[in-house]
Amino acid sequence: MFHVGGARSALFNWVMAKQSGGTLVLRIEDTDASRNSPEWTEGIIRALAWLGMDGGEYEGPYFQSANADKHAEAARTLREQGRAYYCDCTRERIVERTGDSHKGYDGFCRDRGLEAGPGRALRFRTPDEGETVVVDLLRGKPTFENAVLEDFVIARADGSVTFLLANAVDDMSQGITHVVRGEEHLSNAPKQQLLWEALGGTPPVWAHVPVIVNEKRQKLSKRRDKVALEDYRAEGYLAEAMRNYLMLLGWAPSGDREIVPWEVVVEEFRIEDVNTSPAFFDVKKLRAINGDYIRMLPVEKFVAECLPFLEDAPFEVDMGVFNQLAPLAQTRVALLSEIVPMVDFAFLDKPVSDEQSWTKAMKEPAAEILAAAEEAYRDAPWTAEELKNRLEQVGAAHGLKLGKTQAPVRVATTGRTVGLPLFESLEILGRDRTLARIAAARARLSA
RNA sequence: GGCGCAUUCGUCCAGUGGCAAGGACACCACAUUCUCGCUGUGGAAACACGGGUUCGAUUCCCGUAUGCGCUGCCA
Repeated sequence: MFHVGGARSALFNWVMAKQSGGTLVLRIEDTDASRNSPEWTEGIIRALAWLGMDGGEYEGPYFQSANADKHAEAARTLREQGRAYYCDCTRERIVERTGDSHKGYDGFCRDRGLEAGPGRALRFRTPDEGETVVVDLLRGKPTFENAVLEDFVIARADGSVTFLLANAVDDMSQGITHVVRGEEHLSNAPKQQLLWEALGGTPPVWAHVPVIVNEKRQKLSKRRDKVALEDYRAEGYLAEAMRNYLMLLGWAPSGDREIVPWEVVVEEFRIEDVNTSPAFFDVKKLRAINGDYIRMLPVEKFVAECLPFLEDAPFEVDMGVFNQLAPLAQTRVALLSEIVPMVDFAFLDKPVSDEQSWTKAMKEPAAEILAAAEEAYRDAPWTAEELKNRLEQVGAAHGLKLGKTQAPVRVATTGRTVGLPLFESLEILGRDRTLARIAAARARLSA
């Protein structure tokens, strides 16, 4: 599962690295063993590749867990320097003392001089005075009073190190100069900076990009919102469209344009121009952009993109036929997955039966129209133009315009009231199947 | 509660100390059309509020309100 928010951050990082000639580092922050798995990592790598970031675009992946020794050593050093201390307070005890489950740690064990032991976590002792200034490319200099920064845990009772310390250690050893991440991390920045300084380093430059929110303006979350990049991919969003849309959340290229080639993004993007307020992930707009990208595709490419969806379809596809249908379908799908119901009539033995369409189209003169159409088509030259002409004449005999006349024929042959241009479809369907379907519809009508 | 961040059409983004506040999505019309779609044209739609600063504020400053994020031995 790769979160769209993570994807956007990754894109921002990627573009910045490209522009500056720097190196993008992919680090899997797996310090909490229980929450990670190889599949998880694979999913991320696959999703990045889909967006255009293959292994050559970044260094890594590095697994934070592989650095556990170094992390433990840093924890030990901080302890020895008196910058960290052991604490045996349970969550419950802390809440009991502070009377508030959201007040943070109260410093109870600061001077108890506890040694390492079971149930004892290591806490970093934040300074009592002064302030920590975070230099952020988007937000100026958010400043935090050190006194309000709680003594946070840097190593768990089992000795494993938390991500705050692990990040500082890894950032330093990997020479990280820029950290671009979600705003939810802004309050972690001063803590990490304190760690950097305690460890003798100079903190990186930060850029905390606003969170992406749902329609209720809450941060997109895995449990309540659709956030998995692979889900969008599976629905038929194109990587280019997703990439373009993600960049548009908080930023825009110059001029009155939104849909731009990736090269333009790479050229024009400036992290400091990114908006500082949360952006709504608007699937409607994503979809519209996807439709634009689909229409921009050369038809062969469009066909190729459709392939995976056709393979999953409940029918066998004749590519010769599909190639004829593709140009008709291309302007009509906004998601690649929509291709299936659009062309199924050509591959199914019988058209799908959609009751709504049937009742809507098979009203009064339908039976006569179908009878006349069957008659007119029996010996018609099998071209779209001629099929159209003949049906027009059928309609004229009933005082109907083509718009009305075509409805029953469309539903009889394709099963639906809307779809690809009818006469081209019939031409591709062929005389035999067309006539058989009309006959079947007539039979059903008279039954 | 504390700390931090934010506030231009419903949404995403432009923008300026004096603008008819611009584009896109969505929406509504109209045109085109064999359905749908595409396309084209047009429409409705915003500077959160209150004080300042200023000749003049959407734009600068301060408050208020509202929203969001964090406040874990998660990351």
